[in-house]
Amino acid sequence: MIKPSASDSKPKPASAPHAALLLDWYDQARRVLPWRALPHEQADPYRVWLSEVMLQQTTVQAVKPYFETFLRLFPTVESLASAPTEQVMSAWAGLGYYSRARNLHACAKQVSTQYQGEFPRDYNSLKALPGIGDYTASAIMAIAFDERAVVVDGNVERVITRLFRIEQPLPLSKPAIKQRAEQLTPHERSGDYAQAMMDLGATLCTPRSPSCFLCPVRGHCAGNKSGDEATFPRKLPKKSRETRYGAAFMCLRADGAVLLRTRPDKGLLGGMSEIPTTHWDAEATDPTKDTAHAPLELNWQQVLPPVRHVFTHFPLVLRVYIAQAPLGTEAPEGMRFTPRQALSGEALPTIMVKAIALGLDNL
DNA sequence: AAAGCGTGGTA
DNA sequence: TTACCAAGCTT
Repeated sequence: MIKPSASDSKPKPASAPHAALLLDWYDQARRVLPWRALPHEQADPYRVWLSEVMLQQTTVQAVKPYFETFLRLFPTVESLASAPTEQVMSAWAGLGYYSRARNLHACAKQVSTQYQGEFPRDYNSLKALPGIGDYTASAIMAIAFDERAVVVDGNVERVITRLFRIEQPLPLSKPAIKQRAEQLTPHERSGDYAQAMMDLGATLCTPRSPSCFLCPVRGHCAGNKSGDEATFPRKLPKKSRETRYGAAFMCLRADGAVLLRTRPDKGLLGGMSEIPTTHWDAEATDPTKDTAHAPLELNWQQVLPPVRHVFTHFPLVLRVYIAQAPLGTEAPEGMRFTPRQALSGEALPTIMVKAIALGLDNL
């Protein structure tokens, strides 16, 4: 991070004591991450943006290999902008929340054309870009540009609700958390502070059994004082969702090609590839009527047991059917036969990888 | 503004 | 096995 020298910086309000403690801790405990600049290195806005989008609701462990792949395939925002959509979706396949990939691509195009390939150093301009919300805009301001920004993510919410024992449940407590975060955020070392809060949440102030004995701000923590820190943040109970059911059809042509199609851009698994499926309904549909919805009239055989998969908002039980099609079979309107060798280049979400693997195993 | 939107790991 | 959790955004 580049720090302004003492001579040219105006007097700033004194930081909360907590910030200095946190920054000292960060200097010796910071994690080394592929997208993170080393001390005294300047952060790269492209890497910061790419990693922040990938990390939305996603674990560091899951992101690491995808981040490396993207950086190799698309070393610059310009190269990402000029890549075909299918390549971007395919590279993102398996990471989840696929609207992020569409927005990522759209954002790269916009940065290339509207900002000559340089991310704007301005919160409002950043937040106006697709896929960049309050958190991500603030994180880019702080981490990439070392500008003061109040960065509140899930880690910060956990740390702050524990520090102040905020009894109000999330998401109702978001405004109160933001207000506390605003008060705590220092005017210096913005990027380090933001990452320090996230490292604290990720390594010590963890959801279950936090390691308070190692915490640099233990002495300022109301939660630790009363010993119930692990019960924060309070959360509104989640509503459980009904299981949905559907059928999917895995058609293997004699030359080894698999019948695929692309889902609509919007909605669940938007823009991703799939083997043809029925709608996924909450009512337990009649399995004997499944093959009436098959894309081709073939000798369909059900593979047991069905594929089970859990989405964010509902569990799915997918009955998979397999059939072989003779050489020369043409794909129905809107579908295509993809050679088995080319499957890895398809944008297949995990549920479809499961279904196709099951089908191939049983053919 | 409440709901939609993936996946893999862990207790 | 079930339930919860992980650096949120969009409509």
